[in-house]
Parts: sequence; C-alpha cells; structure tokens
Amino acid sequence: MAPRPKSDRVTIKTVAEDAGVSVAAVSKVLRDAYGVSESLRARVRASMEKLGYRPHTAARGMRGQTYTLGFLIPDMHNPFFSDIFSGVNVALERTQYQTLLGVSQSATSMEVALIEAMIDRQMDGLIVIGPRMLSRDVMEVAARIPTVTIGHHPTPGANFDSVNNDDHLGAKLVVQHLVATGHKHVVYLSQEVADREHTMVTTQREIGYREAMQEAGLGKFIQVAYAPQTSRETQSVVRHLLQSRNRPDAIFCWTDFIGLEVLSVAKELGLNVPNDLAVVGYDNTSYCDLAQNAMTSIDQSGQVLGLQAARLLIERIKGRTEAENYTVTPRLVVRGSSVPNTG
Amino acid sequence: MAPRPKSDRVTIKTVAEDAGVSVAAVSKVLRDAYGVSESLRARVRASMEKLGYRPHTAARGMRGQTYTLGFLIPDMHNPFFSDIFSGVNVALERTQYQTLLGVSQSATSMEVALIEAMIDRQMDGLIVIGPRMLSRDVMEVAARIPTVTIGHHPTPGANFDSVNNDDHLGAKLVVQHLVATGHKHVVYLSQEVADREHTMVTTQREIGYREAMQEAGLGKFIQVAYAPQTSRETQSVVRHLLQSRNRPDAIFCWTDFIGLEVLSVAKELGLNVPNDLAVVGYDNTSYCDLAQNAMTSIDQSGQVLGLQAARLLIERIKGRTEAENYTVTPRLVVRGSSVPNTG
DNA sequence: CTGAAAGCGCTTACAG
DNA sequence: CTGAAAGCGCTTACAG
Repeated sequence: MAPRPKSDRVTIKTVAEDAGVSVAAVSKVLRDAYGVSESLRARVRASMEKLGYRPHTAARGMRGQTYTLGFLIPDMHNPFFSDIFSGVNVALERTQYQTLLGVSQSATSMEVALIEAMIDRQMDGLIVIGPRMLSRDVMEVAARIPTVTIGHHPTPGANFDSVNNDDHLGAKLVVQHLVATGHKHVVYLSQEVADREHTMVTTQREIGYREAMQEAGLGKFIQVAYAPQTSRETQSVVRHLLQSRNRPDAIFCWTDFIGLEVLSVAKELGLNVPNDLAVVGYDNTSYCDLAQNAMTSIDQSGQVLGLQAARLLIERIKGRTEAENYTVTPRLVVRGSSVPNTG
Repeated sequence: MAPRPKSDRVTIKTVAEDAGVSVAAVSKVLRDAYGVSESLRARVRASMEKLGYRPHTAARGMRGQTYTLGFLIPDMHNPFFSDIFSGVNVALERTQYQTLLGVSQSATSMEVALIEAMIDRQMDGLIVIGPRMLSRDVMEVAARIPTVTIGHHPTPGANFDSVNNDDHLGAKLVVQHLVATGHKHVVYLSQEVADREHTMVTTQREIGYREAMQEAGLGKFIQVAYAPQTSRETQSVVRHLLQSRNRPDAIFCWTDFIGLEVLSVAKELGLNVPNDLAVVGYDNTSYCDLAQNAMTSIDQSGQVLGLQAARLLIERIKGRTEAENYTVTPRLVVRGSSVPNTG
C-alpha cells in the first residue's frame, strides 16, 4: 500500500512522481491524447527520457491497445513473403506499432492456433497472407479482431479488408505470352489443398488460365495438375507429367517456388528449357533473376501489397468498418525460361 | 464494484463461478500448480471446456508468464532459418508456449528495437539467430530476459545458452574436400559486417578456412572476400573475383544463399561448374538439392539446432542460470558443384 | 487542463 | 486442499 519501489522498474508512476504530475497525465502524454498542456507534456517527456521509461505492453493491453500487429504467413520458404513484409515495415516506420510474425507451416490447424494466440495476446490487428482457413472462418476471425488479408479474394459482405493482385489477369498474361511464343500444351500446376474455394489465389489463377486457353482456341489442351506439400512429392508429380506420352510444352506454376522444382526436374531429365519446355512462375521473387533459373514470372509487387495492407489495417483499427479492397495490376517479366536468348 | 459481466468475455472469474470455486483455484489449475485436488481440477477443466475459456495473455503477463517465446531472425530469405524454426516447433509441440517471430532485416538497429519490443511484451524468453549485436550487448539482453543464441559462439562467462555447429570444423571439411579434389586457389567469401567479432560464425569459419589452407600448404593462396547486403552488390564482388587475372578455382561461401549468387555469376560468365570453378555453400538448405544448383554444402542440422535451443530456453526459463553450450558436428554433403558427375 | 480512483484479468503470498 | 485479498502497470470515465 505504501509507495515501495519493489524492483527498479520504471513505471508510469515513477515518471509521474519525477515529473510531479498524476499518472493519468502521463498516460495521456503516452497516448498522445487530448487535454494536456504543452508544458506538462514537455515535462513528462523529459522525465520519460531521463528515466528511460518504456511502456509495459501487457498492462496497456489490459485496457487499451498493445500496438502489436500480427503478420501470418504459411511458411518461411517463399521469399515473396519477405517482399510483402518489407512493405509492411515501410508503412509502419514512423509509428508505435511493432509487427510480430506467425508461421503456420501451411497447416490449417496451426493457422487457427496462431490466430487464437495472437488474439489472446491482445494484438491490435492481423495481416493474414494466403489464409488456409475457409472463407467463413476468416469472417469469424475478423469479427473478433481487425483483419486484412493478402491473397484472399473476399466474398461480398466481407468484414475485413483485402489486398490482392489481379490473379485472373496475371494468369491470362502468362497464357497469352506462352501462346504467343508458340506453345500449345500449357499445363497449370496448382497447389494441392483440402478445401478449394473461389477466394483462393490458386483458384483465381486457374480460372484465368482456363479462360485464356479457351480464348486461344486451345481448350482441348487444358490440363491442371496439383503440387503436394513436400518438395519430393512435387518433383514426383512433375516427373510424371514430363515423362508422359503427351508431354506438355509449357508449365505455368502457381508460384515461383514450384517453378524452381520444375526447372530441377527438367534438368534432371535432360530437357532443354525453354526449347523442350517453357516454365513460368508467379511472384517474380529474387530467385527468378539467378542465371541458373532465369525464370519468367508475374510481378505482383509484394512491397506494394504489404504497404497497402498495413495502411488499411491501421485505418480499420482506428475505426473504419466498411470493407476495402486494394488491387494491384500484375506485370509479366520475361526471362530465359520461356524465351530463348533472353538472358 | 458489483459483479457485472461488462462484455461476454469468459474470464477466470466466470469459470470460477461456474465451477463453484475461487479464482485462485482456477488459476492453479491453469498453471498446473501444486495444491489442488483431482476432483476440483476436473470440475474446473470441465467448466473451462464448457465455457470455451481462453486465458488472457496480457493479464497473465502482468504477474507471471506470457508463455510466449521470441524468435529473432536476420531475414526471411534464408531457408536455413526455416529448418531451425521447425525444430523449435517440434520441441514446443506439447507445451503451452507459442513462438512469435521478429525479422530484423539484417539491421542492428532493428534487431535492438525488436528485442526491446519483445521484452516490453513480457515474453518469457528469446531465441536469437546469428545476432548482429556486439557480444556485450547480447549479455545485456540476457541479463534482462532468458536468452539462447544460435550461431553465436559465446565468450567465457556468458549469461546465456548457445547452440552452434562446429563452424571451425565445418570450414576445414570444406577446404579439405576442395583440396582433395584438386583445387588450390580457394577463396572464402564471407559476410560484410560493421563490427567483426570472434563470436560470429563467419569469423569462426574464416579461422577454420585459414587453418586448413595452411595445413594443406596453400597458405599463399589464402584470400578472403566479403559479400555486401544486396544481391546486386554481391554479384558485383563475385564478378570482379571471377574476372581477375588470377581467378580462383574454388569459392567457399559462408552460406548457401551467397553460393546461389556465385553460381549465377559463373553461369553468366560462361564458366563451367565444377570444372572451371567449384562452389561450396554452408547450411545445406533445400535449394542445394535442385538440379540447377546441385551445390555441395555443409549440413549443420538446422532442425536439431532449433530443437536444442528451445529445450535450453525452457530450462533457463525454469530457473537454470549456468550457461550451457550445445554443439552439432557438421557434415559435408557433396554435389555436382564441386565434383563432376555427382548428380 | 489536471488528477483521484476504479478496473482490466490474472498470480501470488498468506491464512485458514 | 481451498480461498480472500492485494497487486501487476496501465487506461478510462468522471470530477474538479
């Protein structure tokens, strides 16, 4: 009951005593809230500085915000997420917010567990990349915590914001490019998942692929394959594809990561890329630039996606409730994996 | 003052009322603490289940643990960190702990800021991968929060645990392999950093490299180059190296990631790997297995490193204070980038 | 503009 | 074994 500095922790109380004001006043300065005079503010700031005060996030979280944002990714392999994340950081540079990451390892159960963990920890908002949850589960999450998705096309009436590239268009650009360079039997290599939904980027890309193939009069060549989780299994699927009687002359991979596996199998089988087989990826990650890959890919500006997602999330935390959707226009980047002598 | 369920949040109090016990009793069940009868425990658990109770982490953090561990990595590009992380997850599978990641983007200032943020958020402990901070700063952090490092060789009197592979030996294995396969002019391509310390893995590898070169009577060929942060700059350094009058016949890269860049430049310059140039990496990440890379590398069992780090951290959180150091013996994995016809 | 006091949901001695 | 009560460090109405 008596004022006894149990440990030497500097709290809001220590600051208040040092500055000769109330704890309420310090709290207000801390939150940049209304109703404090400039002189009081200055005095409090000076004391904070002097004492090296740092707010106790858990205590803040009991009543107000934690200034912590959750960033949820499926895995740590895909360098595309790194691009997105750096965009998030740019947007948050001059704010109090810190971003902490969760990695679900592409397991729906882990994804759910991590979201629960982030809500338990009173995070102020969530950015979820390519959620594995069903769309209705995303809605349930968003009802509890401000949420922005990247790589999840929202259904009407969504209670969360979303940031995407136009996957439909991206896929069409790929097919049109491959057709223009003389390919006919273009296979779309998608992701193997338990519950396929319209909201998924892979589904959107498949629709674009089918449409573009039809438009090119190549409807009879339409073929979709699915890559499992592990590298070994994926390579096995690709090997089957490339050793079949009617081998495709091009493979459009839903993400660069899978494209690298295709290039590997092609090389093992002694196929010449791009002459025997063209390979196109998606995301235009840094690996595409390496000469041993030189992989044509779709650039969807990961940095921009991340930056916009962070912006929308802050807005939503501040009170906006109507859903917003930000879309980036994808761009084809041609390299040697689809056109000879392109570097 | 009166009991009024402000929101419909299920708290320890709700559970206590439902189970007809005190909040203290519920807390004990929650923490698996001593001094509760089996019947009380069962009753409380049933109520928790029924009400869908979830502990409020911020509130727990005010007095006790948050059951949150911080995992700090320099970047999201290097797939090696993914291996480590999956090991951490295995170790934590059946515990209450959740791991949240921080990515410092290889900036010392961000590393410090993230560690502060994690301490502010009352995390129970920290696993820091390849810290950029000076060794004494790591000690300061460890004085405030239980800490385990991976990829940081501790100085005597350390107040934190560490998990490493034997970098010194790993480097020697690489040089010995390259010498045995007829290479003489082996360059070590290290990491460009502001403050070089003995604690760093890159330094340890350099020492091993120098020693093995001397032992092989190749002292006059010793040459160390440094790769900057960005891919573009790194490729430029490598290009200079490979276009110099006395071109090396082998490059030992401190990490696979850099090795991929070397392979790219070599291909651009029309050099045959491994005949004109052998390339060896470190970490044996999944990229080494791709046929277009087929890169010889040192396996340091990322999974094991992560698992042991998590184990040590839990021990330390539970009270151990003397420092422990766990070392993995590295293993050379030979592929086509150093020996012809190796697949 | 400023501050006293209640309360957020837990854990921790301490008594019983 | 069980529980009443203080307290963790903040924020939030509410008075002044």
